[in-house]
Amino acid sequence: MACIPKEAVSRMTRLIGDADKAECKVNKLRFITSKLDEREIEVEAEIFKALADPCRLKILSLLREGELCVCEIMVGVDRPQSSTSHHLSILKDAGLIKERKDGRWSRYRLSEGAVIDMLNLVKLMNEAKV
Amino acid sequence: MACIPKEAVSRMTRLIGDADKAECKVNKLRFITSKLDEREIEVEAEIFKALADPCRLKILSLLREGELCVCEIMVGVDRPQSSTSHHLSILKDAGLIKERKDGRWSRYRLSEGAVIDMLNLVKLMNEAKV
DNA sequence: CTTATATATCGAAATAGCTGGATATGGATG
DNA sequence: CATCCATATCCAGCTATTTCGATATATAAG
Repeated sequence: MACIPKEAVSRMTRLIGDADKAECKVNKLRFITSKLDEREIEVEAEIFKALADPCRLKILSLLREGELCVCEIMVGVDRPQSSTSHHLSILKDAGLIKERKDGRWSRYRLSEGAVIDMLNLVKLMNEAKV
Repeated sequence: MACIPKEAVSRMTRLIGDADKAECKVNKLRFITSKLDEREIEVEAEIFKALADPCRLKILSLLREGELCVCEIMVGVDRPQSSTSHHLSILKDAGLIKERKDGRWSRYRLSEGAVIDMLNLVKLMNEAKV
């Protein structure tokens, strides 16, 4: 979609030597990213952003044990109510947890999808890192 | 580790009715999070943080095709050199990619671990969300 | 209708993260 | 040693996020 900037090609030419190959290479690199759905990447980044906070990871660990209401979660993570509620809404917006209204309580649980797989995977990655 | 705050117990008591059960519940919630290794959670959050940026997700997509040097990557994601380099160092610190010095070039590739699994998983979650 | 309680939202301060130009580093070459 | 070039680091401006007290909403109960 976007035009190939001349500067990138000339830079690549200096790098490779052959001008035709350079343009081909630049085209190939641009092609890979141009195929990516901008919106999709945005949403994926949002999911990772929701996971990228220690307090929210603790909340997810708590919810692995079962459905909990906000007042239970705030005790578990030892944060004030407003803060807890805020984190929960981020997790919910990202689709990681589900809410169920029950009288004056809001009960939260993990979404059915791959949330747990995700948490297990990152634990593996962490171990592999050390 | 941390003492159980009386306020949490009395709050829970009002919620449940039975003071003993309430204290038991609070203890259980605190126990779950107290078992969690603070350092480990920190590192896991760091891994997710590294994944939580559209530009970095694009870089990882590029690297799925094979090893690339910085100047190729900056063409692929269409960002200035300093910005590209910065993102690469975040990905490297999180253990998601590996660097190989080759003369005056730095060549980057995906780490052997579960990086690709992670990217596939989040794609699944994204689809499930819609 | 009033009160009490659980949760959400607001607001403002503090912090963290992204961006891109400028500069530094370090290998390659003459 | 001087120069060139790829990359890393620095810096300053900007935006996004976190935090938590205060307030609003909503439901249950009297």
